[in-house]
Amino acid sequence: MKIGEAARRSGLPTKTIRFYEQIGLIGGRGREANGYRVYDTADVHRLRFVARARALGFSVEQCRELLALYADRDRASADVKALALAHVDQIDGRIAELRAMKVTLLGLAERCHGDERPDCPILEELAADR
Amino acid sequence: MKIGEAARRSGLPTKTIRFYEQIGLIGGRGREANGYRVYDTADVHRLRFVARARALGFSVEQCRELLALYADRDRASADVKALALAHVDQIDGRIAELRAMKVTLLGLAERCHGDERPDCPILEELAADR
DNA sequence: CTTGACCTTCCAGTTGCTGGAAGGTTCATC
DNA sequence: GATGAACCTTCCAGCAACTGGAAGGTCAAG
Repeated sequence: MKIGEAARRSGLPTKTIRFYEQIGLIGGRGREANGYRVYDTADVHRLRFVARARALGFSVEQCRELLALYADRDRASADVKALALAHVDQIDGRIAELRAMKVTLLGLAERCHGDERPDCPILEELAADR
Repeated sequence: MKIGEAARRSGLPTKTIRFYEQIGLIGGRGREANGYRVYDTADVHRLRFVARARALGFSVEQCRELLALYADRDRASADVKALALAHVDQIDGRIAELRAMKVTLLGLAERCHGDERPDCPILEELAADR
């Protein structure tokens, strides 16, 4: 099949598929006589695999590792689990950061009356000398 | 003062300060005879202001708006509050996304025994046909 | 006079795509 | 055979928000 169908079946834009090939993640194994890229169902599988992993927040480099593990029929499931749990830790860290921001912002917003007057604790806090 | 001291006082790297000037966010109002950038305490204030806003997750464009509001002595505090609360909404959305990923990942990891055997529900799920 | 700490500019790279321009191919239709 | 639509190709540029490095100018101390 050509890239358009691979895109339809994997749910990824053609641009993204070409990009993944360019960075050596997926594909690039075959061309038709006219230069068109050729994909098979295994390629589509890998594309969907990456699409799902990306949706779960894995970086492209992590996807590369996951694909390698996926391709290695002798991998230890412990390796995959370790990757997944390390990623959960990253996510936890990010959530903690965001929550801290939110708490600070809500604290500031609460002290701001939010009317037509110009005095605003939010700006005052941002501009504070501390 | 020169950029190095502005950096020390604002907590921002010189590279970042030059970058903020380049995008028209802060500075660019004076040079010494030798071409060195000149900063005053008001500039340092603005730099710290932006540094704090960035730490609270505001984009550079939002910082631009906040700076404009900060500079406008007649602004309505409601405008600032609205900006802050809209940003809280963005943060909430991001947190929700991350939490959904985490839940999915933990669910998968839980079902993976994580030993030397190759069978792994995490990879199976990523590769699933659905 | 040289060393070192500053400062300058410009260019490239990061992450993960996305858009557009300019062109080739294939197929159906007129 | 011309035309048009729908594909496909490549390359180049850009988004956010910096960060690093190269190559060079400036200035005070030793």
